[in-house]
Amino acid sequence: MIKNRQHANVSCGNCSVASLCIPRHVNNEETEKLNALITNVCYLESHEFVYSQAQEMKNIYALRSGCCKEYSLNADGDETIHNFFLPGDLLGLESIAVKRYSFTIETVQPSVFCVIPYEPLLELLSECPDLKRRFINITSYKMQNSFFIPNTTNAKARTAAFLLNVCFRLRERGRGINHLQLPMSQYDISKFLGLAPETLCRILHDFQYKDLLVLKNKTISLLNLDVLQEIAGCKEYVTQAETA
Amino acid sequence: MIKNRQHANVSCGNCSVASLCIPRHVNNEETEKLNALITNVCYLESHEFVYSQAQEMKNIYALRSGCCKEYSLNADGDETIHNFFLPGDLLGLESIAVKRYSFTIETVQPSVFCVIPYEPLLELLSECPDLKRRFINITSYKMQNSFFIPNTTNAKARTAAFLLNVCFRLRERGRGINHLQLPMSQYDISKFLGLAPETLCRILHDFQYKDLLVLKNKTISLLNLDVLQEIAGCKEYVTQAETA
DNA sequence: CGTTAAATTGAGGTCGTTCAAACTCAGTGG
DNA sequence: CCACTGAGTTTGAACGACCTCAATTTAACG
Repeated sequence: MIKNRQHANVSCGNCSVASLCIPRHVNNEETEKLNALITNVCYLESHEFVYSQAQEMKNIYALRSGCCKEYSLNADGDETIHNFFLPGDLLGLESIAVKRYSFTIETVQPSVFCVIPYEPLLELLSECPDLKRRFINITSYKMQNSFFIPNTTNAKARTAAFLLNVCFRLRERGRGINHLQLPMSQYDISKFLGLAPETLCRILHDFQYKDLLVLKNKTISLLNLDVLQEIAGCKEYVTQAETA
Repeated sequence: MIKNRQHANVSCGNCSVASLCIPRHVNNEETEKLNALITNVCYLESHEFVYSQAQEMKNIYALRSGCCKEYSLNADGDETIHNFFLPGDLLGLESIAVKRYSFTIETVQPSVFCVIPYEPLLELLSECPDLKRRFINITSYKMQNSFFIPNTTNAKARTAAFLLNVCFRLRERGRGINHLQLPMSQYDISKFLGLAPETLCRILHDFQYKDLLVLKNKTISLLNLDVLQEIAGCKEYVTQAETA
């Protein structure tokens, strides 16, 4: 359901995830110009679609709250999940060059999005130096973190890296340090990691047995980040706090 | 070895990979402004370094000829290869936000690079609409294609996807359709794919046995793209020709 | 409370890794 | 010109990891 953004009493100035989203380090004047571009907010329930593969790319979307998955369908018709998005994330950036959405975005929780028309945004960048720098930094940062899953067939390493990644991202969003309320299903996580759901389940229980985490329904509490990092075998996730 | 670009008789206007690099679809006037920013060219032999992890990010680099690998070192001290670059590719984009190079770039063949100072380039974008659009498209395109290796532990699928990817990229650069002079070693490829070198070797020979390709030293001729694509289990690589 | 999807558990088979050894090839020096 | 060298590639055998299939339990939601 799409609402007028002003009627919904939403603006970039009063947004709780502004510091993770485009306005980060952007001055008030430019933030207001950005705000003026964004006329619509989109409210979706779980398992609804923001956009679908091959549709014309007119807008990028900013996730205000909730969680969604980005996927494509392979020849066999099952999902390849490429990404999960959390509040403050921008959706559709990878589709700018191709002009059509490359993937499908489906909510995994009730979610709220701001609709940002791309061409007007692009125009605005020329007259807004902060905005220009920030937008390019976001794209750069996203490339950076596309490498967080280790290029290995080692399932435990991939799983540990995923848990750490979500942990850091939720921490960035002010959630409790090590208690992750994982918004997505184990099945989705397994598809994201390229593992069989049974394998992921066994690995999570193995980690629990080794006191690295505690599982309770969809809540995972990480108990030993150091060992998890060792298992992941890759450097710690880079937070936005370390970016410009 | 760094040379003055004018003395080397190099300019964006006369560059053979201009249509793959920043100047693609950029008008002459803006291309000339870009050209004016780039004062240095860098000539390297095999196994030399363009930049190293953690160094301050001042420049991005455009690869004019040759080939290089992008990697980081894990705790055990062995390489995790994140990318291979071919002529026309831009290096360092993922490091813009963090202001330090996230990875190390090492040549795997004698290579030539243009040195593009980042801050002046960023400034230039505001007054050059074509350049601005193109630069953002490049970053978007790169995100897009960071997904070309299937998220699976299936080694054959990963290998097939890699071969198709390099094949398409070389085709884009005007090399013979299916004859790949692979610029990198099998060892590097195995590290890129997260496989043991022995596994990769066996898979390549298996593909040869199945008449999908012919191996001869470092030359690989792909014989059956359709079956390779089936094995890769993911959609064909998106070429820049399909981008704006 | 009933229905359905998600998570869990076990057994067996396949696939990828590991370790060890042999081979190839390009580069080097005698 | 040829032997030496070392990195890269190839081959084999055994082990371990991950997947598949099937069945069961648990959780989610109307």
